[in-house]
Amino acid sequence: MARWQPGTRERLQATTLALFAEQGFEGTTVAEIASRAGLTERTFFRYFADKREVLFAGQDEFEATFVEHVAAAPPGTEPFAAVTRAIRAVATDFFPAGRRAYSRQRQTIIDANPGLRERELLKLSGLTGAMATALRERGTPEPAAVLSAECGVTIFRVAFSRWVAANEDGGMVPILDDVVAELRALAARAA
Amino acid sequence: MARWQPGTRERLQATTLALFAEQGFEGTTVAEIASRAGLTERTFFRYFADKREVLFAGQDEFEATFVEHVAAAPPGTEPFAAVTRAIRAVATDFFPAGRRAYSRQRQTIIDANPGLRERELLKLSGLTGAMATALRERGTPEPAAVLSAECGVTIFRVAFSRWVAANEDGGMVPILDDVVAELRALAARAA
DNA sequence: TTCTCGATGTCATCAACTGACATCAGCCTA
DNA sequence: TAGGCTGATGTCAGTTGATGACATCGAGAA
Repeated sequence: MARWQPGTRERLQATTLALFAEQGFEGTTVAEIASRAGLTERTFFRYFADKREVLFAGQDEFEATFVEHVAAAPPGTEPFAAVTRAIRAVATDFFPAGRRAYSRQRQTIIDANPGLRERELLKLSGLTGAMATALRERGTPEPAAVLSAECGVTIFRVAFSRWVAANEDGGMVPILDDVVAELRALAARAA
Repeated sequence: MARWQPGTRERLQATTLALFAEQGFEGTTVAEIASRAGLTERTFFRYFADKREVLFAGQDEFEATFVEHVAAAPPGTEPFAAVTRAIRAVATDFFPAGRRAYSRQRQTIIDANPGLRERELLKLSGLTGAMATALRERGTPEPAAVLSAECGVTIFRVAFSRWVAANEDGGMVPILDDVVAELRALAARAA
């Protein structure tokens, strides 16, 4: 018989999400999470660098997907276009209609706590950096690389928040396309 | 004779900046700051909500200036134009050539620590929200308001970081104008 | 059988905060 | 001018997040 239950990480994640949803982020102690998962506080911190990080596990994969799509854009693709294509692809893979309920629950938790919003912003900032690097590697000069990446992440964020808040069920892609069009119109119209 | 030395807040700020510069953010304890300022840890926390916040005091004034300038744009001004004008004004008021050394020191401290970067991003996110609200109040619909505000803050951030890193001394405005032009070109060129 | 390894537990410690209450110079008022 | 009030600060005790050092002990290798 195995000495420990398998799936420690997943158990910790599930417990954390449930408790945060029940009691809020600040109302939940790490000791509580660990004990409900049948583990120790110390073990929690072996799997997650801090209490916030649990909600952002899997971010690497997410970021890597973005980067791959940017890198895979046909040579000669305009940087901004490469970025929007990557976002579209990620939106399709990671945010189909069926995932909306989960995304909404998670986002509700994050939005309720400044500390979690901070962490979310830091992650998105990391994403920006990674995409900018990917663009630079395919020859985009500065400041075009950073600007394209930043605008891309902005578009993603705005579209995501509208998708999560929307009433009708559907994928994120149509909303995304709207937001891209709107941004381009805005920049074009500016005096 | 006064019971306490005046200028407590300022003393704490100065001490904090100095210690962070000397020893880094993590290498400095609040107890250390307080004691060097001739005060108690408890008093520190009466002035600043947490250890990071010291570096971001004055953010309200900064944000208010942005908002005022957006609100003061002539009626009919395009949202993106209103935002870029506001940034230009703030750049002139808050970031003249003479302020560069200070800005650089502060930014070096922030960039060296993820926790401080988080806080910075949260503040900028607050700024975005405030500008979006100001735009909405002058009739800009969604998602144009949010997008203009987001792009505005992006432009500001990119320009700021280039200004801080630049070799020649000068104000932030010329760099800013470059970045705006580049962003518009990017959006226009996208397929 | 014995050894080693890796996941977990135990324990001690620190630093960031927070609430409750004490102190006391200077001002206000009778 | 006595006496009380106020507001900035100190004191103290406690909680929680986070980290290092070391112990434990099944499982699988040698």
